[in-house]
Amino acid sequence: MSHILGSRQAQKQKTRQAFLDAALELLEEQSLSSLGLREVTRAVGVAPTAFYRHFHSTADLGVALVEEALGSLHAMIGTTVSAAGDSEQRITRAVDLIARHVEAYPAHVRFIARERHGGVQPVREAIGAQLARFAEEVKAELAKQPESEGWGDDDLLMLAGLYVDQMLVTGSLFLETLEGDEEERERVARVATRRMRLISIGRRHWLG
Amino acid sequence: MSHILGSRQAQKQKTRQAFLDAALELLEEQSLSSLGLREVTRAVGVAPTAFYRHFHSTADLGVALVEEALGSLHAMIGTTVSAAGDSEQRITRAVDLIARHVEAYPAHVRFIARERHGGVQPVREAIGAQLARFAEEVKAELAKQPESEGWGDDDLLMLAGLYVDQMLVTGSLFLETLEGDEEERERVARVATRRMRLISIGRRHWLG
DNA sequence: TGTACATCAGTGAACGCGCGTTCACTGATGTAC
DNA sequence: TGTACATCAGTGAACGCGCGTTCACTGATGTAC
Repeated sequence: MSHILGSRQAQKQKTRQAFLDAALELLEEQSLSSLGLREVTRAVGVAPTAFYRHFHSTADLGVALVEEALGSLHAMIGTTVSAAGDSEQRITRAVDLIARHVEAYPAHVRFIARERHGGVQPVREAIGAQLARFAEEVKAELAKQPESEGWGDDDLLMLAGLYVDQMLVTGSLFLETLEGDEEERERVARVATRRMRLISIGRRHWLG
Repeated sequence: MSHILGSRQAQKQKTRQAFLDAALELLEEQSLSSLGLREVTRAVGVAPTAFYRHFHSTADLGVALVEEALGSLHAMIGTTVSAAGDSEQRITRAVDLIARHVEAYPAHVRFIARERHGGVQPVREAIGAQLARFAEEVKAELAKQPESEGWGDDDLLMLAGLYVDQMLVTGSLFLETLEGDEEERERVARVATRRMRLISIGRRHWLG
């Protein structure tokens, strides 16, 4: 029964999640390094001191947000890379998945794009570590594909990194179109698709 | 004689530059959205109110920093793309130029990487506009090359954008190695070179 | 060249305000018997 | 089941501090004559 929380634990988790949600919303128009503890507690509707029951600092809260934000990305990456079909179909599907993900979790995507190179070291490091894990996973998926015949480990990781970066760039481009019209979003999708296509072509002729 | 400044104007420019330099240094360990006006004036050694003689706000100072930081990048891009030699030589030269640029202007590179998706809208927009200009310039250079025979405008711009993004990614990877050893820097250079090579191969076989 | 006046970069005091952190507390939930 | 005690998430007052902005100022530089 250890997985069933008492109502005290359950309430604590609820409050913690409220902190994460409020912070994510406040971070849409500022960086983590300027996010204030009182600002977050005010948004949640609790006393400033309640913050310390959950986090040591806003940097600590940021690291928790990394786990949450990249957890949702994680699921997507697997689906994207291991999709069936020929190269062109996989590209179309990947771009579409990214677009949907950005629509579903815009604040997560913005947070990662913003804090990846942001001013809070522990958060940068947490993001860097997660992205390195992603690249390893993509590499493992790529290794299973027949197109990777004869590829060295280094080159596979290089390609995986290129895909991961491309995914993030595409995500942040979609993000900028969220308040715009559908046409703009299609333009981004078209450019992203062609970038992926060019990379795919490079892959096919690598060493060849 | 209008280009020779009176000593009053010259002194004002010197102070302004001191603000930019001090801000850039303070921004190595925080984001612009948390940079304080008093923090900057303290670093420069002037009264807080002196700030207003030069900038309306820290966001305004940030926009000035974008001009400065991307001005130095601008020169580099031209050299990089229009370099002579075969594809492989140009790639090696480009990666080397990026590495040197990061060593020469680490704070500029960090600032652009950090604020490109940062929390201060006018600064994000200034960076976006400059990067779009860069992509146009790279496109113009690419268009001159024989390898671009038969390429449409859209595809050339897509490729130019891919190069510009790749340049920024490489720059921020080099940045992370600045406190590390030479070996680490060489590893980054090797991966960056292979990424560029893969893109080049994709370019060569595009539509082919 | 000398004088009288204008400009304006930088000053310094003052303001009200929100910040992060401390501390002892309260009262609902959990536990031992 | 009931009672007595322990735990601990959230409170609220208090603190010292640095913030951004205002204002009237000073005194060196620039300009008109």
